[in-house]
Amino acid sequence: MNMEYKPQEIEPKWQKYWQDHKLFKADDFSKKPKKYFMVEFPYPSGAGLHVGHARSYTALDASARKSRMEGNNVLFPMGWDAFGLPTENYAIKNGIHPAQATEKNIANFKRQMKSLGFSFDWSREINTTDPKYFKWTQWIFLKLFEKGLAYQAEIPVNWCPSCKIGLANEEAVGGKCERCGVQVEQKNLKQWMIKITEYADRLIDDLDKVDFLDKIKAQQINWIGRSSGTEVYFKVKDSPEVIKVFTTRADTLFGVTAVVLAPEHPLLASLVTKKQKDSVDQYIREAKKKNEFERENIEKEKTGVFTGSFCINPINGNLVPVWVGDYVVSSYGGGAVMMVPAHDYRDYDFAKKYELNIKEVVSGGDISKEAFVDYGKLVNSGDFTGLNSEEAIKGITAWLGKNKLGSEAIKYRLRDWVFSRQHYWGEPIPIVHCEKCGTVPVPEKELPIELPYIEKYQPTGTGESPLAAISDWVNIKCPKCGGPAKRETDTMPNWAGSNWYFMRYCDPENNKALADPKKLEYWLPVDWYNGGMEHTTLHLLYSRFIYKFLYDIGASPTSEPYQKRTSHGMVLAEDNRKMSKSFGNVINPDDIVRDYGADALRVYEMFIGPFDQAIAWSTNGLKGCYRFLEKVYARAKEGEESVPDAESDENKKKLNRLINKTIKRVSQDADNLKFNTAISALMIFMNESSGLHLQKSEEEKEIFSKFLVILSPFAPHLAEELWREIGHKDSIFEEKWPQYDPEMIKEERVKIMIQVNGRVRGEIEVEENIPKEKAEELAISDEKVKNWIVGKDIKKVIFIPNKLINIVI
RNA sequence: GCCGCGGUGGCGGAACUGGUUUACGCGUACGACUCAAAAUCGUAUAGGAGUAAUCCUGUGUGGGUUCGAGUCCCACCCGCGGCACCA
Repeated sequence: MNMEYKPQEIEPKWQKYWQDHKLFKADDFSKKPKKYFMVEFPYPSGAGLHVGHARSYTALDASARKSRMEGNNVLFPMGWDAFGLPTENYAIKNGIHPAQATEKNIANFKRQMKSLGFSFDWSREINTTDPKYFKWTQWIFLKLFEKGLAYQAEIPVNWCPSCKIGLANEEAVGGKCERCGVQVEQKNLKQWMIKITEYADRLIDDLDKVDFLDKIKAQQINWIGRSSGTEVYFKVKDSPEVIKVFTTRADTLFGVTAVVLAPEHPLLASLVTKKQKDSVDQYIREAKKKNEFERENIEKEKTGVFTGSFCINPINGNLVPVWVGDYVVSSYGGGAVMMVPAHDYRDYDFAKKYELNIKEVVSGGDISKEAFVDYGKLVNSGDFTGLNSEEAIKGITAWLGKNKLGSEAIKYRLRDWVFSRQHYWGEPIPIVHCEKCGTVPVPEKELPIELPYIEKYQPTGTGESPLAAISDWVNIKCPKCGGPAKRETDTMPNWAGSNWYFMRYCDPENNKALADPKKLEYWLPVDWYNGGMEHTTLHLLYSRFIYKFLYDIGASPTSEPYQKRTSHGMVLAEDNRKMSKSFGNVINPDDIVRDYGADALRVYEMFIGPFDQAIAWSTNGLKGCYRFLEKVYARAKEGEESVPDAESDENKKKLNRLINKTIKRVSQDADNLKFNTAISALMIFMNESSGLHLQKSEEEKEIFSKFLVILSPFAPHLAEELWREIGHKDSIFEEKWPQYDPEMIKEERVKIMIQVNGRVRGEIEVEENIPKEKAEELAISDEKVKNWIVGKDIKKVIFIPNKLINIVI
């Protein structure tokens, strides 16, 4: 055996062995209990694997390995989310086909993953850009279309002038393109939309069924933004029109002094009087110039113009003026609000500026100074005066309902999902536009609609995809009438392929269905899904939605796809910034594997901090973990040397207790995402067992073997190497996970601390479970303690068995 | 503003249902080995007082509950993440 720890020699050897012996192959329909572990599949970028990927993958790899040793049939798959803009941009720049760039990047990612020793079942590898795969992504779209959940609409789209592409709201956070950071503009385009809003309630309510981190649930609920309130109908004076406004504060209805419409409100044109037309038109023109993000900037002063019309407050018949103001969000709650300046900060600002009435209807504040927005007792509110706000909301809503002047209503922040992209490198939307028949779905048997091979991938910049220029691909016969027709040239967003990939892993080769229902039933739901926090409101919500839809049409076996969802913290650079090429602070896993080995990287990433917290990389910390592994390696060799006293009964007992404690700690911590303390327990084992002879007798060898087994999920290569070294024939990963013996953990003698008035004054070592009287006697006679209690009255003695005794004087 | 999380040594972080704060790792100092350095090993490492035994003060701040509070309660300060003119 080599005397020096050389991970570079050990690691490739065992990686090959595991692969050749198919040790990590998941077995459909095995009688063992199934466990499905999944990490988010990566986008294979040109930059290669990030040490942050390694953190997530190592955690679930360790858990998957442990789970197999516990006797489970584990599915732990990997694939590629390979459609996307960076690849397309790279292809444009370098004049190669995106498919080639993708292939190259995947090969690199795969090599890197293999070098880290992850136990993926590579026989189930999938790739979203493979026509055999996206055939089913397109099939899902056809089903959505068939059920009326996919529709086209002319909508203002967030338009990135640099990428020349429409973006979903989620991709244009803060008004900047998620990809390139350029300021987004508004542009009206006909887009495919998916009615995710139809599932809003279920997406919230079903969170009760699953075991997601609380912050993940909270973010999803927040994003969907369900709020219940009242819709109030304001009849327009001298007009048949009715303005519907949404409010959560029906109790303030008597305080309405205006109604304000968003500039996009459909009724606006018909309400503007001749006299006001010029100023309203000008206002709308100005408002449209600002994009949605500027308008949503709350620092801005609120502005508006009177339309000239009045409407009737249904609760008291008062006439109130109708205004237009761009602080009203057009896409929420109907794009109209009732203005109650006395009890809303925004309305208060608006009323002050334009000298509108401020009428107090809820007491408790001083409205001459600022709006009073809390609940309180109603005043100036007709029959409802004197009620508190909660009662009044119910009462007024009921009254409106009875008189058909309003109703209870629930509104959501969630908008329908913009599903069109004007790009080449995505799944073509399987739709044909026929002059006669209109929008016609491609027949299922014609799927997949593959991407044509083209020379230029540049976006046209006209709002059309580059596909529009390929006339022999675009111009086809209508599948319905045979007449001339054109293919849809928009492609799907990069979320489309990741919506359902966990289903495909269950049956990756199937050409008749997206997966065999029996296999889905066997494997789903995913037992544990880990990924980045940044996907909580995008990917996670979308895929839950699509999965629920598939459940509704009988294509998936359960109502939720993921039983448990966790998120790992980011790995930041040593300088606490994000790792980025431009900062020059990127850690490449290849370098770490070359210099320290995969096991050191794995152990380090688990050890450095709580799994769900962001952490800064530390190369010194990594070295500490490398030293630990070196020690383990050296210990395996010590076997032949003799250490005095190692075989004494006392030492054997100590060693036995130590390994049992360590097994308990590592098992429990690993199950609770506390990988950092699991590693620390392994380190403690090494520290405390130093000097104890570990391999001479069979008994000691057995203890060291157990240690290797509990080390193996984290440092699989080293554990396998040493496992064979000390004489085992089969792979360590075919071994059973050890159980600890609770009897062995018990200490025979325990330390009891002695407190006087709650302050520690001494300590006695006694047999376990001694009675209070005896402990008290020993405590009082303790030399140190005597000094504190001499001459004082003992008022009370508190005794916690095996822990402490507190003497109160 | 709303929602969620957090504040513990020089640093990353431990601390079970309230019971010896600072496990484990890093860093630092000193010592051993070496001609020397690196590596490795050993010892120390919250602050203060003291030759020492020992004592005092310490988990963001101020109160409270308790024999006893990092942990529970109240008020506040700061930081991070998400949402945000959503009525």
